[in-house]
Amino acid sequence: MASNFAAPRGTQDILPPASAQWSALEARIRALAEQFGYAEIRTPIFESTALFARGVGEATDIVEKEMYTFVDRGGREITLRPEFTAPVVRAVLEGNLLAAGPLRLFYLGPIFRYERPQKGRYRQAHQFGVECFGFEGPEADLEVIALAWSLVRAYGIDDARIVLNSIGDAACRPRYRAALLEHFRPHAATLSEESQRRLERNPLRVLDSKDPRDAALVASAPALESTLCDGCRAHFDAVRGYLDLLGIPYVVDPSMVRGLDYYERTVFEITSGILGAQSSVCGGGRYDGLVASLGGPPTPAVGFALGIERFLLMVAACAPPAPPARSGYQAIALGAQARSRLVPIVARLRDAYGRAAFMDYGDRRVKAQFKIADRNGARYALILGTDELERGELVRRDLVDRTEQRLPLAGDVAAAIVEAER
RNA sequence: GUGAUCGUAGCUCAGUUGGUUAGAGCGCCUGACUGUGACUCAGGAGGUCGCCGGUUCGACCCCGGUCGGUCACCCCA
Repeated sequence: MASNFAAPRGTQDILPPASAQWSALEARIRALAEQFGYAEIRTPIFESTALFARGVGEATDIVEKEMYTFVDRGGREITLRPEFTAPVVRAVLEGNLLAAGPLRLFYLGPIFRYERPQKGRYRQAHQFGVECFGFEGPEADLEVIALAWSLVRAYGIDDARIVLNSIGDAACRPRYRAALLEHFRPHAATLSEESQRRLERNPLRVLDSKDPRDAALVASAPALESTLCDGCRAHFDAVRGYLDLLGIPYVVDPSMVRGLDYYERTVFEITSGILGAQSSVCGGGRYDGLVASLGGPPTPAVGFALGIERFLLMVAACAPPAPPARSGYQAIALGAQARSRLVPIVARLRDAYGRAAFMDYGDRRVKAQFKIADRNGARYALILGTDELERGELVRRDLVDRTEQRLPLAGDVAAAIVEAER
């Protein structure tokens, strides 16, 4: 019966069997991250609001209108984390982790954003992400992109693709900004309201506009590539060279600029058509200025965040989950006496032999108990009824082969059961 | 935040120009099968028709509000 309460808008319960897919993905992610030398970091779910205002950028949509912010009982301004990068950097600085040299960290957990929910977009979402600190060279860019791509490939997702761009650095981006302003300003009045607003605050974002009124002007805007400084151009070329070398496919999209203020140089996304309008499953890039802007030593860094819900959506669309292999035992007792005889055997199968073992404690008929065995995914059934009790035997049935054998109900029964597996 | 659309059993969905006991398939439970699971047949349980209010003699159906889902915009994971 439905209760009077429902999960808050934009949140969802992760119930079985979906929860099993989640933990399988999480296990795979952990193994992959460790393979690349990344160690896990866990940070608080809430932080002081100022951290995000400074770290993510005052003018971003996230900070302007999407944060879960409140004042706690001590009068502190608190925000549920809308992303991980700023908290990770804060923790890295607080723990002085950079003192030991370059640092590779990954994280996995929920984020919170107050948005209108739709497909692939939730108010509580989960992200896996990676941050690589201390390398300014293109190898680090390649490494994080390759890591994300490995996960996509591991799940055989075929319609995903990497979109790549360079948005310049602190030296050359101002030049591009100026060029854009020069291009758009004379025609500002013809732009959409949204683009007019963006023009003054962050002209790069005008390029993102999908408004038809802006299309012509956006198309004729100067290409960012033309104003990249030599350093940025060399860096971008080197990243592309590495991707080509490793055979990682990508497309360059000069209009992709990303909405977080801290990115410079390399930005990338992994997108998929099956996600609908929320086409991006993974987004990241280089943020060489962020550590210093949060009070740390100048430290180059690259990273990405990947949406678990969206990733699972892609997995579901590409490859229906294979039914798990059957394993373990279903103990089927007929009657109270058989039940009490079976309980210690089941316990021993679990404790001494590490086997999965299930048992129904109701007075159900054999047939019903077999159905339960199927539902539990058990490989074997152990049947004990009055006949067996009289003969001092236990029936062990292989539910896949449909073969049976009788084992003596004496001595270490669990040992005999396990022995019979071979 | 804007717009559109939807909300009936655990799941997928019928339903009525407003009329009294709300249906199907799947699933679940029980039985036909003397104690053996994915087949067959029969029976059964399970619904405040999202919630609140209004109109009406009468509302699952009409109207308003609200909550939630979905899709697009916006934004992003």
